[in-house]
Amino acid sequence: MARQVTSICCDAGGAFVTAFEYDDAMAKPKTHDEALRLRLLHRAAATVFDRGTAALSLRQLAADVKTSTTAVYSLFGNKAGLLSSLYQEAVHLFVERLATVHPTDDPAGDVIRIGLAYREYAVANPHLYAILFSDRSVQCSSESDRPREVVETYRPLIDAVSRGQRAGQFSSESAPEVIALSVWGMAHGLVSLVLSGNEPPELAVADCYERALRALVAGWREGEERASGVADAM
Amino acid sequence: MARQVTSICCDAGGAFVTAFEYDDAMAKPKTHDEALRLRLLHRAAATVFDRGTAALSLRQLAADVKTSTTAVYSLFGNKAGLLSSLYQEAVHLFVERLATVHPTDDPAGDVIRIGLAYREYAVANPHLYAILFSDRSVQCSSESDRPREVVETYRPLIDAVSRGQRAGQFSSESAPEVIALSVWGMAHGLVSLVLSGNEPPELAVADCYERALRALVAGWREGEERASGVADAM
DNA sequence: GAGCAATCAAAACACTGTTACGGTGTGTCG
DNA sequence: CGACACACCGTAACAGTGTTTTGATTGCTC
Repeated sequence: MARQVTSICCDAGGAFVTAFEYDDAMAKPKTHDEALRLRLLHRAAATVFDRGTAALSLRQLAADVKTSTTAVYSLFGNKAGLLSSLYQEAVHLFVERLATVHPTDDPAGDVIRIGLAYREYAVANPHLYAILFSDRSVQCSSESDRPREVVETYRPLIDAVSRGQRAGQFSSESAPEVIALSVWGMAHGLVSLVLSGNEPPELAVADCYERALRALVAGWREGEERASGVADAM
Repeated sequence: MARQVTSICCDAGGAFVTAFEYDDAMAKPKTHDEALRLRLLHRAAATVFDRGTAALSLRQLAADVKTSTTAVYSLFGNKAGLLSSLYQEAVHLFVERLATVHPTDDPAGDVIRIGLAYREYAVANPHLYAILFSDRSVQCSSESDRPREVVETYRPLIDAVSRGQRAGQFSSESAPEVIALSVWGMAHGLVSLVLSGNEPPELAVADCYERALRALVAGWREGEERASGVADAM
């Protein structure tokens, strides 16, 4: 449960804590420093991680970390800023997880494995996943930064598809981005259905997930996409 | 914009308004009646429809309809109950929309058309769609009712797949529910990516959507799903 | 007409995010 | 060396929220 969360604390490393203690002719030494920032982030992640963003109260958060709400405002601007920072961390962990799928000489298999890793991360970290993809309250990172982050997360998938095309495993009639997007969409869709409680009853999505991915990959094989034209049956 | 919303007001029909005005030896005549219930639902739908559930304030809602917040509590229990009723309506509209895709003698084509209708509803009614599938704040309908509603929404898809299997357009090795789920997942995933602002830059999902669906359908053709085994390329 | 009880608007409560205020403590300057 | 200045930051105030309680109103029943 708290496994992933602790990694948030470790990621940025608490090294240069006393970096800009004073910038001009100043007064009190800062206690709203990088170390406190990480403690807040850590604690907020834990709460969001198992009760969602709505359950995160700045007052409670500040009390837990034994500071005041002012700290959140001086370090993150406001609640949205705090969640935005969490968003960044969630992206970071997500990218890291997907990067553990190393390319092999079977690109189509890599695509499947990336899809499985996608699901594994989401199921293991449902609230961080929610921050990434569903929570409307996270405005995050000035709108224009987001696409770049998004493309970063699914770059490995595009690469795998490209290699698959060169290896003849995928049709070259469509751009690799298009094929990758379809895989991304299916993974995201099936995962989202489960996490939002909308998975159909009496049907374990987990069992169908890989088969669905394989069917999609099969459908993008050379020459297949033309054959699926409308007038086909009887 | 307000087109779909007004239909919410008309759906239940304000017929038996004076049904149970008095049940025992009572006092004041009720003003928190079915008509008021519909007015509240209508107004709430309008707000949620274009500003989301978070922007819905019960005080403001009551003021708009010229009643008090007590009305919401006596008619819906609480805010969650109100949103739950909205959820029911959103499901209803969604099912209605998907039902407009009539079966033809090309079941595979029907599957594609259902997928397109899915997307069309979501894009036209983003906030109702959000209530259905993403908004965590909607606990809705006692948990146990939901699966039945869900299955209702994607029953037409299962039927189309079943017919496709009999027509030889889909492999019969997988249950129709599995194939339908994959289509449902892809549609939901691609739509969700767009609505949550996570669509990849420089790539119009709208343009890829139908192609992705067609690839998936192609991948479920007879004998295809076995061929996508791991060791395939060089 | 008196009693009574259901009804419902308004006020109270406990919470939220956010902003304004002031005591605190440190460095600089006279 | 003391007084000033000023950034810092905990506290309290503000404007909201959903929800619960209160208490006047109202119209049937006896």
